[in-house]
Amino acid sequence: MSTIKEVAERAGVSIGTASNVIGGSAPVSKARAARVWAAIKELDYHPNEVARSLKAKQTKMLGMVLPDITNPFFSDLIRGAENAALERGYLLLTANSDEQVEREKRFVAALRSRRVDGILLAATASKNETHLRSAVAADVPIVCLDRMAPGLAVDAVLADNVRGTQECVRHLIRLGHKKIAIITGALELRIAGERLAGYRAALEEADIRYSDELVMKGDFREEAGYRLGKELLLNRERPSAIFACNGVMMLGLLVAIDELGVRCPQDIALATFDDLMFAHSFHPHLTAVAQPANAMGYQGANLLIDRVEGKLTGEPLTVRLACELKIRESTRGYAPAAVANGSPARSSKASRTSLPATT
Amino acid sequence: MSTIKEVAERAGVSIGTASNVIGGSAPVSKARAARVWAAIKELDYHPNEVARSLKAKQTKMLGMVLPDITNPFFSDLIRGAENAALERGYLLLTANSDEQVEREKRFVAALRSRRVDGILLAATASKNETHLRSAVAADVPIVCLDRMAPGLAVDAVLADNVRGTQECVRHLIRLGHKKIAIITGALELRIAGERLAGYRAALEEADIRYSDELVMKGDFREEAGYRLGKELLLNRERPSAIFACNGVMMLGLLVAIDELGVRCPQDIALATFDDLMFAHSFHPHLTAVAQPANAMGYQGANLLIDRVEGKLTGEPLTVRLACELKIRESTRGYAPAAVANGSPARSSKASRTSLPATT
DNA sequence: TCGCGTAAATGGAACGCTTCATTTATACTG
DNA sequence: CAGTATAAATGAAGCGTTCCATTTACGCGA
Repeated sequence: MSTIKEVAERAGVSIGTASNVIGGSAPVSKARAARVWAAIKELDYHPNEVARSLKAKQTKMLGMVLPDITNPFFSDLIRGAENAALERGYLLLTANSDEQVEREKRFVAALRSRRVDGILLAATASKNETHLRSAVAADVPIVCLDRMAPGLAVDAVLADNVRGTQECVRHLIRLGHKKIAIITGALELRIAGERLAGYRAALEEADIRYSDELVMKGDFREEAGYRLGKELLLNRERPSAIFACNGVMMLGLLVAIDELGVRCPQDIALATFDDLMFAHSFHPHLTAVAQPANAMGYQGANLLIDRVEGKLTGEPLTVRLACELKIRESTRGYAPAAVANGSPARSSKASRTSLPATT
Repeated sequence: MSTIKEVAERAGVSIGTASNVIGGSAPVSKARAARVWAAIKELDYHPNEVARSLKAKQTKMLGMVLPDITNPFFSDLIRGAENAALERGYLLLTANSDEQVEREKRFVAALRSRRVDGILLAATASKNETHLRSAVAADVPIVCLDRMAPGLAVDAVLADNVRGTQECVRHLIRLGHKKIAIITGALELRIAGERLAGYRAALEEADIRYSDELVMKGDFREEAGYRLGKELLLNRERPSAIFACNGVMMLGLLVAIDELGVRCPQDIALATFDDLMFAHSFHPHLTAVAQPANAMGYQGANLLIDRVEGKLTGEPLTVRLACELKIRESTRGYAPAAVANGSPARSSKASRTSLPATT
């Protein structure tokens, strides 16, 4: 890798001059500038950004740590953030915490050592967020995405979880469901609490009694969806609808449903948070609360960069992005009547047309 | 952010000594070392990796550029690579090329400027890979993942595409299918060619005539699966089975099938490259050629780091990883007889039990 | 032809760290 | 106690940039 010194020598100018033509930081005569550019081409010179960063005290890199890139929601988040970063000349250093605080801690430290200009964070649940406090104390700009780190005074771009869930459950209620189960996320996570709150709110406004038995405490992981789903389905008091608090748990739930031979939507209605891409190409098409993942990443990164560049100052901001309810097959064709009087008949063939066409 | 100088001052030692206790590069008396550690804790000191990198001429960062992180195959790749990187003390700088050479070029340049120690690359199709050649010429270690960049003398970790496809098509043939269509990837990509070759090989060994009409040239994107799938299904000479050359196109194909009311596996058999996570939790469960994505990333990163650290020298290596054929519902229940005599009956209800139980 | 003002080019300090040649402190031996 | 071997601590150079205070070159009017 050639250095600016070599470029300067080859062009027959001083290092300072070379730097000036590259950075456009001071006027250079046409002739010399041309010689410098030629040298750059000939040597295939790539400015050493490491040295630049040292001098400039900024790396033009953003750190991003989130639970699991393998979850399509988060990969969309990344894409959004990457686009914003790219537009503004930053690169993304990503890392997966796997919901382990220790890993998160490790990555945050590594990112700080690398002197990233700021950090995008979908925090993991923990009682010990000292690593985050210390980062904030050290003035490392942080923007929380999707999940707020509790008690941290930082910017955040979040989905309107309460509203999103509430609307979806309200939709189920409107269809006649009264026994609606929910598989929650890890309740240490505020986001999980919010979704549960949306569920409660919907029940409340419809005067439906909230029952602990219908609330299965999950953890946002596929296995939980499978296990808790099975539990719900095997219960003699089977609910007529199940709401999963994220897409990955719904995946597990679908496996459970399949194994038990339960049919959707005839035997049970399903709805879920997250509109993963397969929601539209598989059976049953899932009614889903679509989060604007890409937009969240995009806005989050822009917000962060605004902070980094001092274009935004003052109190931390919280942006709430609305979700969109996508009504699909998995909440159709269920006969409310069958629900009302006891255990649902497996073969209930409620005519589709009798239901409001709510697409 | 505090510096080592501040740490040294607070501990009452020289900078060199502080550096020695941090790096363990030279013996330091117990008492002083303790004072240094204390100062580090008190100041919440995070060594400036930028300065370190400048001095050491290595950043402990790996670049990774691939087409689209949103494709679950690639996010698995990343996870694998990240695990290897983490184990060996590296961080991953990821970027999505979106199959655009220009973007790829831009990222590769950015990564080189950042002086990453090496690059993991799933190359995009192009006739102009000068950016890669110049990187190789500059001794930037590169390992290709999934897709080989044509004519580049670099290491690669690839799937055994020919074999994987061949086995799957062979499976279809064994079920009695004779009219098997394939939706290919962008044929400029060697990987797409390999999968097509596997298809041809399977036909050949079964003495089935290769027909251009059954080969739909796609591009690995969902839209292609949808469009070409529809074309195939609307053709009066509808094939009895379709093989999609990647999971994302299969997604599109499923939409097409759904729209046209074609049932799988009764009306048509489906099989696909890539075993995306939804293959097991949705209907129809898809017969798939599972690529060891995670292992690919893991091995690729390790290979790259071996090169970076000089633990591996000499000629470029190519590692081929075997795929695994997962036989599932989407290739069951189809009556070979119905295929043999003309257009398949939509309602053919071949009994499942009459077919070999090939799980 | 000499100064002078402006524009262009240069050189060196500094960024935070590691490394290594020196210097300083400590311990041991005769 | 002097002398020496050994261990520990220090200071300065250098990594590749940028930035800025100087220096150099140039054109023009008197």
